[in-house]
Amino acid sequence: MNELMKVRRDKLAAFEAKGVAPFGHRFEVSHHAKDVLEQFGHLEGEEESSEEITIAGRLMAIRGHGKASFSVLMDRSGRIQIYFKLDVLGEEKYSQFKLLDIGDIIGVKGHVFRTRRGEITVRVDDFDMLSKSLRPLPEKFHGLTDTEIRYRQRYVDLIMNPEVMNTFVARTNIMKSIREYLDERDYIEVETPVLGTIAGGAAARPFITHHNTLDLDMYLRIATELNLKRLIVGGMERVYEMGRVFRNEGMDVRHNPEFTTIELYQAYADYTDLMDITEGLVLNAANKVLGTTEFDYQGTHIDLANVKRISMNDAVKEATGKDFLSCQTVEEARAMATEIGVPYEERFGIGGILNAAFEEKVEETLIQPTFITGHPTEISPLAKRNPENPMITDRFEFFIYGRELANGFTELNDPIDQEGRFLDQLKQREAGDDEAHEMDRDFITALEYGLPPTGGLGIGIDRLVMFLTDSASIRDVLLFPTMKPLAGEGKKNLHANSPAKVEEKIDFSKVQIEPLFEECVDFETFSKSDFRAVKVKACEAVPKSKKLLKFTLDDGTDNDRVILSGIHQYYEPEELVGKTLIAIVNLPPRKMMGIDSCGMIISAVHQEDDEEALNLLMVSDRIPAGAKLY
RNA sequence: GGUUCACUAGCUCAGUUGGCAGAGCACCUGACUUUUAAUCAGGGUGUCCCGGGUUCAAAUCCCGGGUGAGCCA
Repeated sequence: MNELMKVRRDKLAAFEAKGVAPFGHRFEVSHHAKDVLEQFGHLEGEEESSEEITIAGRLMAIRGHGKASFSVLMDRSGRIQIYFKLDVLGEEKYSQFKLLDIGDIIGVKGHVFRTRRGEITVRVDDFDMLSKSLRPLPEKFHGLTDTEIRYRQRYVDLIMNPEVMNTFVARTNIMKSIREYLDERDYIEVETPVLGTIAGGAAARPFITHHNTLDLDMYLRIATELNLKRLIVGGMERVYEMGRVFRNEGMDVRHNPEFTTIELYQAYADYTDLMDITEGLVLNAANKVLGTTEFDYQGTHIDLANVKRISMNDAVKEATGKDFLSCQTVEEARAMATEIGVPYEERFGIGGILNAAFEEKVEETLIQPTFITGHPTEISPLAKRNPENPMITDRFEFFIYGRELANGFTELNDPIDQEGRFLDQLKQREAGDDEAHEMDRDFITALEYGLPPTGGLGIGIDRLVMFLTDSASIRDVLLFPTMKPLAGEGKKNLHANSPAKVEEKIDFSKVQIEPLFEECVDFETFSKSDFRAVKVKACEAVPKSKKLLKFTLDDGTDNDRVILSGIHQYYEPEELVGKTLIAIVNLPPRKMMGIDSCGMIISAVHQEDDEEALNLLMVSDRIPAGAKLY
């Protein structure tokens, strides 16, 4: 703790010594700072509001003048000057004011007036201590600029940088405008699972997590697409979900591991309808938060009211003179790509090469809002083929500033075609594309029940917010962007801490114990038994036996030891492989089901609810095979 | 993953050729009853990101690591 924090704790103690709670309670707020400025802007000269108002907020500046002082109070709406005066407050209250620090949160009761310098000000008649701030805020003039602290301690960023607050309020308003737009059009907002066993609906690597009770690896969703289409099958007709998706990929100014998308699906519509909706949603959002459809993004003027539409092939043709869709063979397309210097991979077909040419030569030139249509089927496994040309799909992507903002298409509703597309994706996966779609059998089943002709659309909310708030980085539109843990914290092995590993509570209350043996055994007899640690090399159920398991054990010698044990009702053979057990190894061989059993594996047996319960003695895997027990 | 840059007081930043760790704001003491980046006088509060190395001597040079930002893939 540094000097500044010590001083603040001393002041906290001083409040307590005066009988004032440094962390206060409920406070009735009649005005926000902005309300005061608006409502009392007419005050002139010696005039003072007749009304006594209350405001609450954080002290952002204190300008002491001895027996009278100015301060600045900040609340959600902005800042307002407040005036503490000894004559008004009295000795005791003014001495309390002297204990206030920048950053403290107080509630103020007072009258409004205009100072000689012309600033609307609240004269403090009384104030309540609401929260003592124990840490110094950043400097008033430069504020907080360190990007790392801004992201890690967003609360400080929000206190110090009003434009950050504005950005996040804009984000909320954008999302609200989208909901309003869709709700007005009879869409149903739904929620679908984040956790699942198939990560489908997009080309991306998923995050893997684990369900302990089910002992099941699960994925965090990479898209909401397939579940939403299931709901269209179910008859919802118009659905959308605005929510978080997770992609286990690189991070940069445009990508965060978790981000927000909206996907929407409309039965009996096609991709052209969804293009109109895309345009409508974006225009509506811009109008709501900017009041206009024109804005500057990072110094470039963007006009949303003027949207271009062009097919991918035409766009590539315009840029390079090459007509990839005229190609009859992959070789032709490869030659074209080579000619214009577009790299491609071996596994690409004509469509893949066209897409590569688009990404290489066209994408970043699409500064003004542009719909690209007619994506190759090869790269569009969930989109319906174009009726005239099966090589391409009825799909669009919406670009602004060279960046993909939205993606939509007429949904593929032919289950047989869909299954073939999934199989193609599996081939891509085997050919090394670990982002290729997984087969989702149940989705095929759903399509087999019948998906109406449907148009679907996805929009990257974070990117839209970036555009409309002129934010250079996605981290500037995420309240808490993903950050690496600082040295010393985090970076723990989460699996080691997972609840499954936490000690299981076991109920021993019903255990019945067999009476102890009365008769003693002498040490000599005892020491004749050779107990050893053994490792289970293999374990299988003995054929035709309900009870017996056959263990192949490493007892530390070169020879495998085989022991049969009647414990199948307690253990499945596969769960025992690799375990370290205890066995007596100097018993004479005994034939069981025609197999020699050489020794006995030691179990712990007790009665519980008059049932016999059994636990194999399993010991630490650190104990080597053959270790002798004394 | 590669590469460049940054990391010094609570914040924003200086720190020369390797030679006692600096400024402004904030903070502390005092003055001041309409100031507003208040002013005036006095006071420096530090794991120079971490760990090694070179050196009589390292914030500074070398090596390794951390976090962040940017560029490339």
